Amino acid sequence: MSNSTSGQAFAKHDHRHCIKAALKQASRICGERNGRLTAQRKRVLELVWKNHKPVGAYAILEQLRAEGFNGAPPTVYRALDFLLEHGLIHRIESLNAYTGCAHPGEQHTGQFLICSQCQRVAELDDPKVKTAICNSAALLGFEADHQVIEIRGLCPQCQDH
Amino acid sequence: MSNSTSGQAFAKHDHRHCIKAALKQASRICGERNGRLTAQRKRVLELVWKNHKPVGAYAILEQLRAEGFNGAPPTVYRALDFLLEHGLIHRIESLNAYTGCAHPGEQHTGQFLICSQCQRVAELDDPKVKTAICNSAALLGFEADHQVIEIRGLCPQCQDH
DNA sequence: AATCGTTATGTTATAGTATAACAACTTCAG
DNA sequence: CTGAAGTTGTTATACTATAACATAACGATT
Repeated sequence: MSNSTSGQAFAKHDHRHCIKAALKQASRICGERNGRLTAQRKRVLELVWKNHKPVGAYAILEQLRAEGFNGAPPTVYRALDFLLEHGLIHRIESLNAYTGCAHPGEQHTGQFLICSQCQRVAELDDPKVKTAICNSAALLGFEADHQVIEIRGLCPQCQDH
Repeated sequence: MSNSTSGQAFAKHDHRHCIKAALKQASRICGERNGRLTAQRKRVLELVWKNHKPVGAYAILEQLRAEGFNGAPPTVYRALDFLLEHGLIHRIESLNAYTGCAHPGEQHTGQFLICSQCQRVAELDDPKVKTAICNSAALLGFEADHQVIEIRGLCPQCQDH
């Protein structure tokens, strides 16, 4: 099963639990795969999970520097690449930013609801959406591989401004 | 009705017809809305429609310069912004690139099939996909506004390499 | 035709995002 | 201990996009 963050980003929740669960999952998954979750990678993962707003690579870099780290962009991008490869985070293409994966370890395509106002992102994994797309693609003989689905709109809290 | 390019980017077709149709539609739409399809904007639209592969802003700039134009990035981005605003082109977020709109003037959300091998893009507009997403979003109380749907995979021609 | 507000374009500089290339260090199996 | 693989450091640079301000073209009104 997925952890408690699945699709619940917009609801009230104890976010410390999200972070803790994400780190635990990450540790487990890296263990299974011989991926080395080094201190830096772990720290980057924590920063990505700081809240449900996607965070840019340079924002992460700033945070690290504020903590005394004396590094350059490649360090951050390498950590992000590692986390992406192991399915621990997602890249939000339309924001050039990164967000924690709510279903690490599970096979899934990222489907994101992005609030235009508060910037928070919730992750879906609706098989109906995937099916509809694959069917539609198949009609043109197209073999779908990876889906980028990013829906902009207003989250429940931001609708009554 | 949509023009002949709808979803047919992967099939054999006379592409000169696509370009011609796109320009005609653009001219009509701009006329209706008091949008000024200036020479530069028209030229940029032509370059975007040169084939079914999305093209980056700087690639367009290079082309223009090759034609003797002596301009800078803002000129290209302004033309692209104009074309986007009037629904004549789409931006492909996952490629930082732009592609001709197959249904200009019609209300629709862009859904794109992108071939990982030949880079060509076909545009879909499957109401089932839209509906599935909106339903799924509604379950979380999310009010969907704009959809970014970009599917990577292999087009029919590239499947038998 | 002259004027004026609006829209479009030119120009320079800079912000923001990402990677290439090579050096140095760490880790760990053998 | 050693060597191979993996990780991080470092510098430079490529690619994508916009800010800010100057100039020019257009088009309705006088």
